This record gives sequence, C-alpha cells and structure tokens, in this order.
Amino acid sequence: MAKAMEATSQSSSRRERERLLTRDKIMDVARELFAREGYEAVTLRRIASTISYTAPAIYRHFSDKEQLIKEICRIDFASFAERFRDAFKIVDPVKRLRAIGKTYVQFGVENPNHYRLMFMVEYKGQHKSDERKANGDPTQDAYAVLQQTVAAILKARRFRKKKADTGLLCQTFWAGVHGVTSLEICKEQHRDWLEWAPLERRTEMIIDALVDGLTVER
Amino acid sequence: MAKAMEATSQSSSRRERERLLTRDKIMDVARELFAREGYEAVTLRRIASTISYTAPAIYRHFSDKEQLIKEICRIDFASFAERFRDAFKIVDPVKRLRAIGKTYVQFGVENPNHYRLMFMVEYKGQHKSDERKANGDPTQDAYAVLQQTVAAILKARRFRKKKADTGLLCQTFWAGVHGVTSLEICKEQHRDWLEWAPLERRTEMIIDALVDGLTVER
DNA sequence: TATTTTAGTTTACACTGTTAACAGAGTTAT
DNA sequence: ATAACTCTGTTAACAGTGTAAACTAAAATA
Repeated sequence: MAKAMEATSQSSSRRERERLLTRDKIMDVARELFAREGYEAVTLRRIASTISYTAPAIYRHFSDKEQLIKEICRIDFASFAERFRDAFKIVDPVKRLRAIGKTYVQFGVENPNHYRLMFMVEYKGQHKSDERKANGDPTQDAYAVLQQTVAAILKARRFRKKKADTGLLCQTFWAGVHGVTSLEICKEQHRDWLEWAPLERRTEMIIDALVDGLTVER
Repeated sequence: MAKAMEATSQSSSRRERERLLTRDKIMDVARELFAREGYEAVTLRRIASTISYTAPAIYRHFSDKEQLIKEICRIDFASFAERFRDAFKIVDPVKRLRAIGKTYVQFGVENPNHYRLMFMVEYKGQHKSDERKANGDPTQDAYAVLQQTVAAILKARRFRKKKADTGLLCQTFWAGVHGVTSLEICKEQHRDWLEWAPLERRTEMIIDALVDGLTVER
C-alpha cells in the first residue's frame, strides 16, 4: 500500500527528470513540424519516428494530439505576452496602443500556425478552466496589457464617446488588428483577383483609422 | 471516331440531365453536413450512403473532396454577392459603406463554415484561375461592390488623406469587418477569460470608428 | 447489331488518431 | 535481498479517412 509518497524522493525525481526530457523532445519535434507545416502535418508517427519512438508512446506524455499542440502554443505564446510587455513601457497610452497593434500583427504573421490555432479555429472539446487558470494563459496576459492601455486612454478622456466601455473598445481594436493579421495569413486564397497593398501599409492604416476614429486630439 | 458530337443530342442530354440530378443530390447532402458541422464532418462515405451510393461514385462528379466543398461555397456565395447588391442601392456612399459592413458581418456569422472556408483557411493546391474566371467568383463580385463604393467616397473627396488609394482603403475596411466576423466565429475559444460585448455593438463600433477615422464630415 | 462511352460497384491501399495487451526496467516496501 | 508495484516504452489491432484500380452493366452511338 503506497500511501505516503507524495513527497518526491530523490530516486523518483531522476525518473521524473528523464520523463520531462523525453516530453521536451516530443514537443520540440512537434513544434518544428507544426510551425512549418501546420496542424495536419503533425502526425504522431512522424514525431515518434524522428525521436526513435513509436506513436503510442506519446500518449504517456499527452492525452491526445490536440493537447500536445495546444500545450506548444501555450508555451510559445509566452513570448507573445513578453513582447507586449515591451510595448507596455511606452508612457503615452495612445502611442502605446499603436505599438501594441503593430506588435500584434507582426507576431501573428511571424507565427502563422500558432496564430491560427489560437485565434482562427473553432473551439472543440470541453474546457478545463481550472487547468488553464493554474497554468496561466499568455493570451490573457497580452489582453490585460491592451485592457490597461485602453483604460489609461479612457481615464485621460481621449476617447470620443463616454458611453464606450473598456471591453468594447478593446474588442474593437483587437478585431481591427486581428482582421489584418488573419487576412494576411490567408491572403493566398485571393491573390489572383486582388492586388494586395503591402502589409505595413495595411497595418498602419487600420491602426491610424481606429485611433483617429476612436480618440480625440489633445 | 466520334468527332462531330459537341452538339448535344437529345438522348445524351437525357443522361446529362440525370447526371446533373445526382450531382445536385451529392451537393445537397454535402452542403447540409458542411454547413452544420464543418469540413471535417463531411465524409465521402457519409454523403454516399445517405443517397444510397458508394463513396467512389462521387469521383465521377468531383475531382476530390476539396473541389466538392469549394464548389458548394462558390455557389452559395452567390447569395452573398446578391445581398451586397441590395446595399449597393443606397445612394450616399458613406451610408452605403456602413450597410456593406453590416451585411458582411451578418452573412459571415450566419454561414460560419462557408465563411471559414473562404476567408479563414490557408490556400492549398494549385490555382486554376482559368476555371475561376469562367465560373465567375462571387467573392470577387462582392469586392467589386466595396471597391466602387470606396471609389465613390474618394471621388466625393470625403476621405481624409489623398494619398490613400482605393485598394488600400478597401482592404482596410475589409480587414475591420473581417476581424469582427472571424473573432465572432471563434469566440468560444476565449469565452472563459473574456466578457464579449454583444456582436451588434462590436460591429457598429468598428464600422463607426473606421468611417470616422477615414472620412471627414461634409 | 456491334462498339464505345459512362456511371456506378467492389476491392484495396496508404494513411490517420487511438486503444488494449504486454514487457522490462526502475522504484519502493518488506 | 527479494518481492511487489509502478512506470515507460513496444507490438498489434481497430475504426476511420480520402482515394485509385479493376470491373460491370446499361445507355448512347456507329
């Protein structure tokens, strides 16, 4: 009857170390495939054979394929939130908002497959909100930066209408930059009947338009 | 040597009629599944068994699964372009632009799976631009409506900056409404850490902000 | 009537993700 | 030390996918 062994003993931590090592190996291979070729291109057999394992071994580390990829995204999105914290240093909140927008588009375009999984696919499966809260969601952190920035602009009375609440303003700005980002990721689909303006100009214009449309000069 | 039989004879047109009939049956079943459950849920065996056929029979009518679904989307998007033509009747070009935006979001949200396939997935496979030109692309038609509206506003000198060309303005406005639409379609993904404002308010706000940010009062 | 074209079937292949049964090494308890 | 237990991998198998090849029977054409 193994009862009082929650306290990780030295020997069991050795096994745990090795476990985390192979877990990381799996994630590294999966990340590589996923980032370059997308979700479908990641097959469990491909991952396994690359690290000289067999497919079912992966199930000792992840409950299924989706969880594996989601975990990769969750970790990689930490750098997303980090970049946002850089923009967060800008003191003028309107300038800061502009910087946030540019950073957002840039990150999405640089990591299209990550971005797609986080913001461009439907949700399936049940939420385990407890787990998410425990882990901390980087996306949420990034949103918090946006929220605080919008709140600062609101406090400085630089928005046009008073009736607008923070949430709505955040979601509007987000929708704008998300629109540019996601269209850029899928733009191949329409390239034969549409002459795309350069991404930089599209990014600038929607940020300018939104800022101009939402704020007043001060 | 069957040479001069381009002119469809009566008997061959009877077979052709039946052919089109089963083709339509395939598309109807596929459309139903696709619209309700998305691309992955459409399986050739499921389609086939529903109309008492076997899966490979579908290949007599469509080159592969992707072409089948794309064809459905192409046809269904005709009603998309049609709704745009309604908005096109509004004389004031700025009001017209607003109406176009609302119509766009509404259609996307009402047909999320169609919308997803047209604007939210990467392109794969080679383009057959000839075929598309021959068939006519409803998406292109809808874009033409937007383009003419923007051109009208530009002509009336109601845009803020002269340097902005029609294409860039169209793509900016498009990005805005696309952002709202696609986030709405995927919003479940974030519902546990984000309190979404009502879709109507988000739609109105981004359209207002963009119009205010891009145009001047006259 | 003989020939060719066509629209379906059957069978089969190469893939998926995933589960069950098993094996052996590492860890723990007696 | 030795027995028991717990992990982490393997092999084999399942149910499902899109799709291709070979065949069949009926319709259309010569």
